[in-house]
Amino acid sequence: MCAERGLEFNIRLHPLTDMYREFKHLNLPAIDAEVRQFWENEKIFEHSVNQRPKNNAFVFFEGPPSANGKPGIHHVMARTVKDLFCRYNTLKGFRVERKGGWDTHGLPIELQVEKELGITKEDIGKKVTVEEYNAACRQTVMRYKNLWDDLTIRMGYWADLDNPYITFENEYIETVWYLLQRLYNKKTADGLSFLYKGFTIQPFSPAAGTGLSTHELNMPGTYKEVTDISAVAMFKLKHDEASASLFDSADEDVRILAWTTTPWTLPSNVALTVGPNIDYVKIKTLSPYTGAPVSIVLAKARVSGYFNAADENQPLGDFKVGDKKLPYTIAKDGIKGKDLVGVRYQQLLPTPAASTPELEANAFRVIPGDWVTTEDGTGVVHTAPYFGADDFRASKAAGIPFIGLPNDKNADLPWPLVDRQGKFVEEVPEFGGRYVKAEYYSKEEQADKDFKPTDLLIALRLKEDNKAFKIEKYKHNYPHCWRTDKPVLYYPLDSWFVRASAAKERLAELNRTINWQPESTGTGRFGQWLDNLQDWNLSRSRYWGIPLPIWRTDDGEEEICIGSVMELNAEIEKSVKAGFMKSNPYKGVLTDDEPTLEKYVFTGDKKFWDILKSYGRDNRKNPTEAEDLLWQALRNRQLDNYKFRRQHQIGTFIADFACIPAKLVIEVDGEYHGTPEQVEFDQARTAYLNNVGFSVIRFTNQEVMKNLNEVLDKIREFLASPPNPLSIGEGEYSVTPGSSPSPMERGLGGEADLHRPFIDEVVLVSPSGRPMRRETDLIDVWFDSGAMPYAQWGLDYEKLKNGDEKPFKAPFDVSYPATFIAEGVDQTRGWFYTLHAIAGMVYDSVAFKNVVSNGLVLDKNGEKMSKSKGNVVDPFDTLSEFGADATRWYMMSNANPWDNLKFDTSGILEVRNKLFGTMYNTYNFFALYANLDGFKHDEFNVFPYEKRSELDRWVISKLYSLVAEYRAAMDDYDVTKACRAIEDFVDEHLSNWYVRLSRRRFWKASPPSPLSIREGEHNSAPISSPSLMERGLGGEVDKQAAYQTLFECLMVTTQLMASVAPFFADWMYRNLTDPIRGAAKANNSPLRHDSVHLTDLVQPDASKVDQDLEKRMDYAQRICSLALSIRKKEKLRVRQPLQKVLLPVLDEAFIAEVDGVKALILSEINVKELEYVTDASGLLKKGAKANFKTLGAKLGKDMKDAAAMIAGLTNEQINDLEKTGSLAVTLNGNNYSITPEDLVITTEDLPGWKVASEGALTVALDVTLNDALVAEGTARDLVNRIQNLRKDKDFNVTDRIAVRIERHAAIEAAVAQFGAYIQEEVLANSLSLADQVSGETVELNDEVSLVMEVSVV
RNA sequence: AGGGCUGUAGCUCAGUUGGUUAGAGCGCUACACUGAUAAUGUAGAGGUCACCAGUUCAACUCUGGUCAGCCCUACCA
Repeated sequence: MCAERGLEFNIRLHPLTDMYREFKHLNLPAIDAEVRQFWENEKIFEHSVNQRPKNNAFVFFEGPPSANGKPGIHHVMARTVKDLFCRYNTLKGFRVERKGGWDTHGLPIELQVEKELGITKEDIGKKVTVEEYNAACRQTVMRYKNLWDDLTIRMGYWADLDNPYITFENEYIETVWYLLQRLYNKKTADGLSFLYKGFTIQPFSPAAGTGLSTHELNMPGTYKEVTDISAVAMFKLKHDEASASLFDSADEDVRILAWTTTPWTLPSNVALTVGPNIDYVKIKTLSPYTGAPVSIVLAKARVSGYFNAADENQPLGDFKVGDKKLPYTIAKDGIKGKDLVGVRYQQLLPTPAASTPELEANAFRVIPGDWVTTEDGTGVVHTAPYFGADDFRASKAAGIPFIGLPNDKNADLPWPLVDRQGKFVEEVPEFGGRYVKAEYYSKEEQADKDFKPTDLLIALRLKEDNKAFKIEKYKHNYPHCWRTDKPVLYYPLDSWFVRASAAKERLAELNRTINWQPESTGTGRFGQWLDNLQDWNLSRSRYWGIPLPIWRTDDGEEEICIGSVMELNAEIEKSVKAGFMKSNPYKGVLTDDEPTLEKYVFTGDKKFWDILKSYGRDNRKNPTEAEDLLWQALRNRQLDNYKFRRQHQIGTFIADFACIPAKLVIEVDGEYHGTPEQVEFDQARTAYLNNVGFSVIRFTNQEVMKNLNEVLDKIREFLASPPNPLSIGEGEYSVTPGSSPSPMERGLGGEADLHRPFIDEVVLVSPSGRPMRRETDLIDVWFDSGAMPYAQWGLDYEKLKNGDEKPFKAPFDVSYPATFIAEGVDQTRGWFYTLHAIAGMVYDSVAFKNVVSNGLVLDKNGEKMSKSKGNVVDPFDTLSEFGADATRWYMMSNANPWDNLKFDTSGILEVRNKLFGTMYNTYNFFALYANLDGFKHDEFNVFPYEKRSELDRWVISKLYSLVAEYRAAMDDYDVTKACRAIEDFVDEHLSNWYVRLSRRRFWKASPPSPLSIREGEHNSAPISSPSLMERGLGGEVDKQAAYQTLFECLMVTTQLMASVAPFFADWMYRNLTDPIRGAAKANNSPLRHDSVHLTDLVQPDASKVDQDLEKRMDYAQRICSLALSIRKKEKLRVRQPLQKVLLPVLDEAFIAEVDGVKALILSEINVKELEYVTDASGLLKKGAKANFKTLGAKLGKDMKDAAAMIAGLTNEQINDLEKTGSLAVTLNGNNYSITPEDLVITTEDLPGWKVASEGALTVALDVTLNDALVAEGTARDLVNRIQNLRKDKDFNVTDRIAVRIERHAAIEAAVAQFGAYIQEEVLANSLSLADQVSGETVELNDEVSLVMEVSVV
C-alpha cells in the first residue's frame, strides 16, 4: 500500500518513492500552484522554446494589450487561444518564440489621464504642459502591469514577459517612422504618394473647437434623437442642351427637388446627386407656398411621399395657397438618373464673395452617386461637399469644385462658409455671423421669444423666394459631442492619409491567401471591408502618440519625411549649421555607436545585457580622473585584500566599483549627476541594488580627488563591519533583467524622447534654406499596432545603411510573416486590418498566414458584461476557484472560440467533473493497482500489440484514431473539435468501456492467494461466465498488457490535453513518469523529459488503428445496450444470470465479427450462451424500409409510392429479393429493378422471445429462469452483500476474511453449489452457514433478510 | 442604415455532399451497480430544428424574405 494513500493532497515536486502518486481528491487550483512552481524553478517555458531549432520557426505575433485597464475574463479567452496553438506547435517540434508587448498610446489613455487630472483637452498646454501631460500618460499606461503579469502566469499563458516591445519606446517609434517614410516614398502608377495630406470631412465639435475621433463618436449617448427642420428645396434648371428634353418650352419653370435635414448647408450646395438607375418623373404642379406653376423632377418612387394619388390630373386652377390638396400631372415618365446627369441649375442661395469662374463653370450640376436611395426624400441628394463625407466623395469623383471664401494659399480649397465656431462667415448674405445650429446659442438666447434657428430662417427665405417645396420638422438620430453635449458638424479638416484605396485590389488578393478561422470573418466582414477600402486617415490632433515625422515649410512647398533617428540627427545637424537650432537634443539617441546607458537600463530589456557589458568595457577605457585615482588604490587587492572590480555589471546596472564578496558598490558621481532626472535615476539605482542585497556608498568626484585617504577609510570601515553577512561568494547573480523599475513604471521621459513636446522643438532646414516645422499631428494608434512585426525588433542601422529593404534587427528574418495570430473579432478592422494593410502596402506581403478571431465573452444570460450591469466576472476569482485548466478547457470546448461564449461557471464545473475528474479517477485507479503490483512502465519492453486482447487493441485503436482526429482538427485551428474528441474518448471509450470492462483484470490475479483460482482453472469453476482467458490472455501476462495499455492511453491523452490544459497535463505526465524518469534519462528514451511540454507530440500511427475491430466493438456495445434494456424492461437484475441471447444475422461477416467480442458481451450482460439466428431457422419475421438515399436517385417522383410498397413487402418477398438479388417493380407505369441495397431490412420480431432492436440490429433474450440460474444469481447477491460489509468495515483490499451466514432456505442452494466461487470473490478463507450468527442484518431481497458475520482472519 | 455572426430539448452545444426515428452532455424522473465508491452505469420523459415562402420525389441542411440577440462600420440627403 502506497505510503501516501489516505493522506491529504500535498504539494511535492519530487517523489520520495518510486511509486505512482495517489491522491484523495482532485484539487485543480493546487495542481496549478504546484506546476507553476515547477515551471518557474526549472524554466520549462524557456527550455520548450530553446530546445527547438531556430530554423524551424512557428511564428506568432502578440497583439499587445494596453495595461491601463484591468484584465477581464475575456482576456483569458483570447490568451487561451493564443497560448494553446503555440503550445501545440511547440509539441510538434517548432520553435515558437512569443515576444510579449504593450500597447501604450491612444485616446483611452489620454481620456483617463484627463479625467484624473481634472482637465480637458483644451487645458493641455495651458493648465498643464504637454510634457507633464505626456509624463502622466506614461505613468498611467502601465498602471495595471502587475495585474496583467499575474494573470499571464496564473492562467498559464506562456509569453516572454521579460523582453516585451513597448510602443512608446524610441526604437519602436523610429521603426514606425521608417515604415511611414516607405509609404511616403512609395508612389502609385500615377505618381501619387501613399502618404499624403488631404482634406477630409470629419466629425467636428465647434463648441469644443476640436475634431472628434470615431471612437469618441461611438461613446454611449452620443447619438440622440432630435427634431430638426427639414426642407425640400427646388433647384431651378437652366435650359440648355443637356436639359432640353426636360423642357416643354424654353420658358417652362423646371426644378429638381432635393431634401435636406440640414438647411444650413444649402448655401454651400454645389451639386445634386441622383442614382443613375433610379427612375425619375417630371410633374406639373404648383408651388405649395406661392401657387406659382412649376414643373418638378423627383424619383418616381417618391411621388407618393408628396402627392396624394386622388389629386392626380385635377385642374391646377383649383388650388389656393394653404390647401392640402395639391393637384398634379405626370408630364414625363421614364427618366433615368443617368439622363439627368450633367443638367445644370441655378445656385440656390448664392454668396457673391464665394463666387469664382471655376465654380460657375463646373458646379451646380447633376452628378451620379450609387449610394442614393428612394427610401425617403426625393431621390435626389443635395450635395455640399464640405459638410458631408458622401457628398465630398461624390463631388470629387465628378470634378465639382468646392465652394467657399478664396484661399490665397490653395485656390482649390477655399475656406468653408461656416467657420470653426460653427458660424456662417460674415460674407454669407442675410445669415452671416449666425450659428448654424440653434444649440450653439446660449440657453438664454434660445429662450428668447423672438429666437429663430438659422435653419428655420433659411427655410423661410426659401419659401418666400419660391424655392421651397416642403418645409417640415423631422425627427432623427444625430451625433453629439460627448463632451459638450452639442451637435456635431461634419467639417473639412486637414489630415494625413495613407492611400489604402490604391492598394485595394492587392490587399484583397493577399487576403485570399490567409486562412481565417472562422472563414466567414475573412471573406465577409474583412473581405468586404477591403473591397470598399477608403484611404486611411492617420491624423490625430492629440499629444500622447507617435508624432508624424513630417516637417514642412510654412507654405507647404517643401517638406521632408524622416525615416530614422539617424536621419533625424543628420537633418538636425544641418539645421544647427543653418542656425535654426542651437544644438541637437537627439545626438547619440539610438545610434549603434553611442548607446546610452539610460536608454537600455530604462527599458528593462534583455537586449541591453550585452551592450551593458560593452558599455562597461568602454567606461573602463575612459575613466574619469576621480575614478582612475580611486581604482589605483583599490586594484590588485590593495585594500585589505578585498577584490574590487570596476565598471562591473550588477543586475541591470553598471557599478563604478564593486566588491562582490562584501556586497558593496561604490559610486563616484560626476558633476553631470546634478539634474533632477539623474538624481531620480540614482535613487532608483540605489534602491534596486539594496533590493538585491548590495550596499551603496557614494562619493563625489571632489571627495575622491581631495581626500582619497578619507574615502579609503570609509570603505575600510564598511568592509570591517558590513551590514550583510558575507554569505555570498563570487558567482552568478540571479537578477532578472526587467526587475528594475522601467521608465514606464517610473514615468520618465527625458529629453531624448521622440514624443511631443520635445520633437516639436525640432526645426529642420529645407533644401532652399527655409525653416521647416513638424506637422503637429500624431498618427492613429492603430498604425502602432499594425507596425509591430517590424517595430518589435527595431531598426538595424547596418542594414539600413546598406539599403536593405527590410532593415530590421534579428530575428526579423525568421519571424515574418506570422504563421499564426489570434485576437478578438472586434479587431477585424483594427489590428487585423492594420497588420494586413501595412504588410501589403509596404512589403506586398501578408502579415499573417493563419488567424483565429475569437468572439465575445458574455454573461450567462447572454448579456454583454459591463461594469454598470455588475455582471463582470473577475478572472482571478475564477482561476482561484476552478483552476486555469478547467476554465481554459471550458472556454475552448463549450463553443467555438469565434462564437460568443455565454460564460457560466456551472459549465466549468461540468468540465472539471467530466473530463478532469474522469482522467483523475482513471489515473488513480491505475496508480492504486500499479503500486500494489509494483508495475512500472518499461519503454523498451512493450508487450506486442498484436498479442494483446481484443479490448486492449480496441482501445489502442480508438486512441490512435483520436490522435489522428485531434491533429487534423488542431492543424485546422479548430480547437473545439479537438477538445470534444478528447472528451469523448476519455469519458465514453476509456473510462466507460475500457476501464469498466478491464477492472477485474487489474485486481483479480493479485495478490496471489491460496484460494484464488488460477486462470487456467477458471473453466472448472462453477460459474460459467466467460473467464479471463476468454477475455484476454489471462494471468500476469494479461495484466502487464492491461497496465501497458492503460498507461499508453493515459500518456497519449495527457499529451493531447497539454495544449489546452497545460497544468493538469504536466501534473499527470509527471505522475506517470516520476517512477521511471531516471531510467528514461539514462536511456535517452521519449519519456526522459521533465515536462510534457518538452516532449514530442505522438505521431499518428495507422498500423495501430483497426477499423474492423472498432466496428466489432461497436456491435458489442450496441448489443449490450439492447440486452440491458430488455433486462430493465423485464425487471431482471444484471446479477441474475440468464441462459441465452439470440442474434439475428445481419450479413455474412456478422458472425465472425460478433464472435470476436462474444466473451465481452456475455460477461457484460451476464448471459451464458449466444446463438445466431438465420433465415433458415424460420424464426425471423422480417420487415423492410426504403433506403431513400439510393432509391431516391433512381426513382425520383415515384419515391413516395415505392416507400409504401416496400413497407408492405412480405417475409417471403424479402427473402426472395435477398436470394435473387433483384425485384422487378412497376410504379405508375414505370419499371424499376430493386436490389437489396435499396432496402433496409430489419427483424421485426422473434415470436416467443423478448426483443429489442436499434436500426437493423436486433437482440432477443431468453428470460426463463431455472433453479441453477436462480442459485447462481443468489450467490452473486451474497458476494455483493459481503463485499459491502467488507467496505463498511474498512477492511483492506487484501485482507482475508471468514464469513458466517444465518441459515436460510433462500440461500442454501446458492451456498451449496457456489460456495467456492463466493469465497474466491470475497477473499474468504471460510464460509459457513449457522443457526445462530451475531453480526449485521442484511437485506438479500424484498422478502429475505439475513444476519451475516464477517471478520478478518 | 449597411455588413457579419447566431437562432436545434429546460440549459450548453453537435448535426458531414439534402434521404424519412434530429443527437450528446448537464438538469429532471426511475432503476441498476457497488474492489474506480464523495464514483459509475442503464433507461425514460423532453423538439413545429426562430418564422414565412420557394426549389426538390425528399429541406434542420439549398435559395429568398421576415423576426430576435449580438458584434463591427456608419453624418445616407
